[in-house]
Amino acid sequence: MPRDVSSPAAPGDTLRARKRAATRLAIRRAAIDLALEHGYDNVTVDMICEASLVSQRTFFNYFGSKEGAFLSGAKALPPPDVVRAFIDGTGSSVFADLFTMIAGTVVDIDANLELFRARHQLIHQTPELLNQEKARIGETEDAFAGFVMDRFHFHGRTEADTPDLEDEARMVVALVFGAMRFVMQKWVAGNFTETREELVRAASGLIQRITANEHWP
Amino acid sequence: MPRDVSSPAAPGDTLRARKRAATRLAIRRAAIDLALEHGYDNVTVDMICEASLVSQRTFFNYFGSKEGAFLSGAKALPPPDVVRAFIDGTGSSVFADLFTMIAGTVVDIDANLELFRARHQLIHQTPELLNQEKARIGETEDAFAGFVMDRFHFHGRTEADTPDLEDEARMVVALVFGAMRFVMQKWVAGNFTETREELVRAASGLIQRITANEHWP
DNA sequence: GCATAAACTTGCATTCACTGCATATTTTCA
DNA sequence: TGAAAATATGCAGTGAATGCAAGTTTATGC
Repeated sequence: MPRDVSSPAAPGDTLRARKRAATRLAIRRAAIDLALEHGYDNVTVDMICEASLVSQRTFFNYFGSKEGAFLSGAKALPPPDVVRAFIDGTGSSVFADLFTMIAGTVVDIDANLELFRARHQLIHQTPELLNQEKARIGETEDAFAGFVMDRFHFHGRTEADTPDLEDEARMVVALVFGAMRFVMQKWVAGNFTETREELVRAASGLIQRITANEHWP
Repeated sequence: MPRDVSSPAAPGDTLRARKRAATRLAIRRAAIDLALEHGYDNVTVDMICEASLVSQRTFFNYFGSKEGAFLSGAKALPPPDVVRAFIDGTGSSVFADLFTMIAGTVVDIDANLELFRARHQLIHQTPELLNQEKARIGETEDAFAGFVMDRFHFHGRTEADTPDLEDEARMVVALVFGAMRFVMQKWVAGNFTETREELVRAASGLIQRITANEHWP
């Protein structure tokens, strides 16, 4: 099976790597096009293989499962130095810093806009895939919750002082991801025209409004 | 196939209904016990069927999928009148009202505590099941977001005034569910000893602390 | 009570996702 | 170029899931 099946195409890369990327892309394209045409459930792995000219075995070498060919590939975690900067960050607002970090990472997206949009459409019209996607996002949230915990610790907050510190971290992440979802939606709906700054500003306003105008129990 | 396969056992109910409930429970028990012993992936549907004395076909009549036998059964939505009360509610805090409504519903849980705990343990040690469970929770969140929207509308807030009203609703729900998760965790960890009031108070304090001490971007 | 309908269970055959293993085929690199 | 490493493929098998056409059990009207 391939050594690293998920690396994106690098221009001046070795032949092997470029072929790998091409195969990967061909399978994805075929999968998504077929599913948009016939519906996810009516597409078999064999159909995808035939359309993309690979054997079924190769398909499963690239994507461990049928769903794998349809979901976004990259792990979407920020590079380690960015994470470190966040953890050691002196910014007064965890929300602001976290939001900025995530926005910088996530909005990077696939170079291939057309494929990205096709996949987005497909996922959002296929409950099965949508659930998987949500699960993926959930895992990402867990990772970010870990970063927030690290930041708390770095700033001297411990479970000794605050027993439910981890819950606090999770809630912060949940809220920021809510805002992210909002951003992504607007971005997709608006045909990807807004700048990152505009989106961040809008989302930020939303969080502020919600939390400011509330009476707490 | 059974007419309504998911109804819980009613004491003075017809023989048929009681048998249905018994079969359902037997399958669940067998499934969870087997998985706790051998691991989810090493348990086949046939093994469950043999242990619970039903045919494979019957298994799939009851639970549409293998996973179905392991996940919590009920939809866990509050009864319509409670929902209506929430929507028309005059309470000044959506958070407080929503939290109270959810707490009242969710903490109801299965009559069978032992089975509940066994399932909980199994799910949290099986990534596959955990993802499914999260997806289920996600769907529930969607439903509640709908209720919050209805409440907004009822109180005269419209998308015309606030274009991102739905995002606001989703974030409210996300936050409250974060608190709920916290509550559930404490409840399970503490061997189900705390009263509902204690839990609600703790979660409420958590939300308050998080949002009060923040500087917003 | 009993016959008949309705609800429920089962067996069987089939499709499809997925895996392990052995065997080509291609790419790399000394 | 020729051996080694990386990929691709074929094949056989497992297990989940579904439709259909019987059986079997429970409910109901008389």
